[in-house]
Amino acid sequence: MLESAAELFGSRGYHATGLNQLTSAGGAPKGSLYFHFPGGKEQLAVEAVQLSGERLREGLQGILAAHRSPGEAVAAVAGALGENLRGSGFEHGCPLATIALDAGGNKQIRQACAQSYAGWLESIEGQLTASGLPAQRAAELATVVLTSIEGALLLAKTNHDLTPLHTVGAHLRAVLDEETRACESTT
Amino acid sequence: MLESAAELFGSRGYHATGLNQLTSAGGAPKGSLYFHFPGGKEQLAVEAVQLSGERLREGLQGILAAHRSPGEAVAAVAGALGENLRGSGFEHGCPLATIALDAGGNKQIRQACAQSYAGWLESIEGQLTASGLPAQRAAELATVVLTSIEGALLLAKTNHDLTPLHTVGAHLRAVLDEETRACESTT
Amino acid sequence: MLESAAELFGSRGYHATGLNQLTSAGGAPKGSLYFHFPGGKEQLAVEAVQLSGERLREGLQGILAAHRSPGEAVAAVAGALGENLRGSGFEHGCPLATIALDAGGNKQIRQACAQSYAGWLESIEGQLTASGLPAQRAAELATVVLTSIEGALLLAKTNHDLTPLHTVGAHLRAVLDEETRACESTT
Amino acid sequence: MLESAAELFGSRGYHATGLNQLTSAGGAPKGSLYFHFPGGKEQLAVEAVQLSGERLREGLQGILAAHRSPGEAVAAVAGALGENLRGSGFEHGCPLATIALDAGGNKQIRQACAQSYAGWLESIEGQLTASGLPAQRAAELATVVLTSIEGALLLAKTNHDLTPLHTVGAHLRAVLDEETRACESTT
DNA sequence: ACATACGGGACACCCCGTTTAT
DNA sequence: ATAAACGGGGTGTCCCGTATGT
Repeated sequence: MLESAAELFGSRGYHATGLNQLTSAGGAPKGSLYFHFPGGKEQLAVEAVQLSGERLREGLQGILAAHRSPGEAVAAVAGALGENLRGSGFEHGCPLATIALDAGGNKQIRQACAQSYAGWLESIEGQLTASGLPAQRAAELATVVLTSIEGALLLAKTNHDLTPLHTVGAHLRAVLDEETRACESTT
Repeated sequence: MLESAAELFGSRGYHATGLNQLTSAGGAPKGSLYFHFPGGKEQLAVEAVQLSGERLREGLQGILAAHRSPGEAVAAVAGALGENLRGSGFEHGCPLATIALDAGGNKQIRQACAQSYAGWLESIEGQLTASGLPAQRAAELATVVLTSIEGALLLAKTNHDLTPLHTVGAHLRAVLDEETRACESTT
Repeated sequence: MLESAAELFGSRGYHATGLNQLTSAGGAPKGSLYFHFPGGKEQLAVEAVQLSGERLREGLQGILAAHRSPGEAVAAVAGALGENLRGSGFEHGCPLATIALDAGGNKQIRQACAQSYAGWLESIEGQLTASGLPAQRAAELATVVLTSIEGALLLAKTNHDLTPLHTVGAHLRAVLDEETRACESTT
Repeated sequence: MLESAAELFGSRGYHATGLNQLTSAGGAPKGSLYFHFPGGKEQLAVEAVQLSGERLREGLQGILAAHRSPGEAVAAVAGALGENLRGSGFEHGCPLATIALDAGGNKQIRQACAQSYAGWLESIEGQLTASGLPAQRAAELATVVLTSIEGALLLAKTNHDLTPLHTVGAHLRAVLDEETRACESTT
């Protein structure tokens, strides 16, 4: 249930997704929705956001752990997101961005999104500090990494073209590699 | 009419904005909406996107032209967008992003967004080539600039905190300044 | 539309009457209900109450004017209400009572009912003062007349039996006749 | 459970009271409601009506027994009902009237109401015959007493004003006192 | 006796687009 | 060009009753 909700909310947005779609896609009967989610659509969205956030964070950790240098890892992340985007017919971009924007007026949902974003930043930041970068610099670069990938997903989805993701992936790899190399040499 | 439509669509999204809000906010009577916009809500959204795109491009050009180095210019852009965001109670982020995501299933609207994004990229690219960067490198960096600022707007709006914009602005300034300096020295 | 709404609300009550019944009974399309009644069900109920109130007041005035003595007139009113009740299969009692009770938590509706009741009292009071009763006594007796008829309608509807109405009618005739006769003799 | 059901049904009505309210107010879990009341909401309403009917009849008997003359007793009843009404914020009028009207279409419920009303009439009638009135006259006056008090409760609740109850109470006292006095003298 | 979960249907409300007469 | 009215369908919400497992 939450799975399909997360997918529908993530690709179409909060307001464009009706409860009918959610229940019929989730196989759940409409009547018992308000038993499991007394808060209604809002609660469903909050939990879907949390689920998506954790899912993606796990995926992120997996890719980051599988590569030696942060640069390579981040480029791999961009690549994977691109594959996911293309594989879904350019529907599955960032699972949070659409909700964060079109339901940002709702505090509960907005904060759930913010929390998930914070988790992702933490993961990236951890990888960068593990590579020897000082804490503050790692935080800055993590922000740069996340924002540019988010923006690249937005552009790629809008253009139906993965180029922005590749460009950003390559750029981030170069920046991170240079930065970590410089850091290692000063150690 | 289009003005208020552009604002409402931009801040709330396509599906979250009803025709009643649009007509009451625009002052125009509902009866005449379908006289001026026979295509209905969709056409209204397309034209609103085009308007927002041109508006922002003009603003962009103005700021870019007002600064010597691309680095300074881009940082100023980030700053201005941040002020606009905070000044509106964190409602006015990128005027296209929300529509592009939540109405991306509609081809007309999606292409209008893509076109506007392309125009912004062109403006940034022009500034970079004017600073002496080779065409391909300018295109890449323009993509990096646009995507990271878009992502920073998304994060800042979601977090109700301008930090991501400032971090990205500072980073972009450093990257662009270095790149243009290196380029000048090789000339 | 309002006509059938007044009838349905009056016989079934506010909460037991759905908008579907109202629209299908009224022949009005569902979509345009909120054009004519932007306030929704509440506004519909308020206006239905007002309509019922005026209707019944007119009927009341007609019967009162058609009889010489207040006693006869009031008994005729009770009789007419009884005929109306039986003729509708014991559905049409007081058109206000059900709404006043089951929607009394809503201030708008409650006040509309109160206003209609006040109008009826005024009519009865007018007839009594015209028969020579002093103002205060007329007001008291009008209250007694209205309350006992309302209670008789309630009992008659509940019992599916007109006896209470007849009993109350006869009693009121006796009381009023005596009172007006006594009053005339002192003049 | 039945207690709170009787209170909720009595003040809001049958259709305006949901099972959720009933179970949460009654402290009983929803699962066990249909164990104790297999007939569902309808059975609950019937039993609540019976409970309310008996409760009020006992109160009635108590007040009637505590006064010498029927006139005083009835006025005291009106006064007590008025206090109860005001003390509850004009919510607790006649505990049966709302149900009798808005659920009058349901035979079971309607008959339960009719039976309770009959019980009240019997009590009043008993007091009047005990005061020496002939049976038929006692029955008529009991009807007048009950109907006018019911109507007064309706008006008082609707107007948020106890005046109708006081007026009716005073009137009934005068009528009954005169009637019983006349009756005694002929004995 | 209780509790969790199901399940279809109705609720009031509002959507977007169209049609009719100005 | 404006405005009032139409009209079907969809929204999220909650209803009442039932069926499972304890």
